Amino acid sequence: MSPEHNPARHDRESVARTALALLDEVGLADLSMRRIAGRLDVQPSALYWHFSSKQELLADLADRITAIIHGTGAGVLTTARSIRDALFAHRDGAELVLSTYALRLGASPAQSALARALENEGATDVEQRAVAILHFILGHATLVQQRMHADSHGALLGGDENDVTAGLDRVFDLGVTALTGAISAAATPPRDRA
Amino acid sequence: MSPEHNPARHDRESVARTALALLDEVGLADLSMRRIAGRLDVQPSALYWHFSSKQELLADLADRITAIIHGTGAGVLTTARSIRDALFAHRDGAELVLSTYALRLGASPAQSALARALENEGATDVEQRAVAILHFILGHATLVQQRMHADSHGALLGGDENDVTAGLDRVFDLGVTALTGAISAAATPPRDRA
DNA sequence: ACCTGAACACCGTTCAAGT
DNA sequence: ACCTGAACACCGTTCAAGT
Repeated sequence: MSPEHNPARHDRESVARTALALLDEVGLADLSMRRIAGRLDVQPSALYWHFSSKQELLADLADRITAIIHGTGAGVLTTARSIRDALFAHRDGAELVLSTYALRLGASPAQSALARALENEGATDVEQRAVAILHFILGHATLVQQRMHADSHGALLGGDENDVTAGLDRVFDLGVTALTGAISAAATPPRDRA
Repeated sequence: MSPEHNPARHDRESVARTALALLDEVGLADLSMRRIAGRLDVQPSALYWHFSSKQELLADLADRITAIIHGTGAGVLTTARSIRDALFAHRDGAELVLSTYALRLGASPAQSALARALENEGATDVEQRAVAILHFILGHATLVQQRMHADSHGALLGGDENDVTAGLDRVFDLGVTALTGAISAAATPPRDRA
């Protein structure tokens, strides 16, 4: 009988962390406020002390997912891959970030990192290309991630059987490289990587 | 008192058409089976005679939205714009198609039209570029359309005020052109269009 | 062939009240 | 500062039964 032993007492951080863990378990479609509350041993209404709406909670999760993106002096392709992999790191991460990013006007760490990388490589139209690459990454990653989930859960509806997602890595690299544009030939020399 | 005058008798077609009209009025988030049923003067359960699930109904709507895409001998940029505009033609059209298209493995009319246009222009890696351009269009259109809706409904959260969506048309053209790749110079000569 | 009526197992959100 | 309890206005889906 210590002075306080009421077990369920949370803050913004613990709610968000629990929600993110639950997202990986059940997916975005089944991530309800009531389920999150249940996992925290709390009534659903308790969540509204920490977040004013579900949308605000989801936006917070999207920020956490994209917070990993580091603007090191890496190349455009490496930066693009790290953004994609940050989205892939959580179930339905791409869809979550896509559906939340319309409100973030150019202020995302992803877009800044891409713009810096483009500048390092001597690209033209840096800002516009950064936006284009970000839109490509979000569209591509959302489709690929949805397909991955559909594949693992059984029913396919389309044609060929086995390696449907095989060429998608090449599509990603081709897309990012094309959107980067002609390199000014004075920038970082291309290193072949098998 | 004609022999039949029971007013509510529908088929797949009339249900889908009503649902598509309702989508334009209320948006994807508020497009519920119960609301569609209400518009048809029918109980919600009646919809399940025509469609086995809401997901199947939404997939049908996505097909209708993209059915407009015509594989005429137009250029890649023109084809890409017509796909984008087909998505823009209905409220939340891009989001709907994006969330439904992961299951259509390369069988979409949009992808076929892009592949034909790329071939006409003498591009390399036709299939991969068609997929990349389609992913770019879907990501871009989804983000732009969400922003358009958010702008019209008031609250912005980001920086500058007025022409935030101004450069996005240029981003689209730059993106599609870059993804098309270097033209083989023997194909259709570029016509300047003001 | 197409629909009703009733039920089941859920949702997000608000708000007074508790501690 | 953080949570409960109860309510409000909704969801998608199933299924026996009607016509």
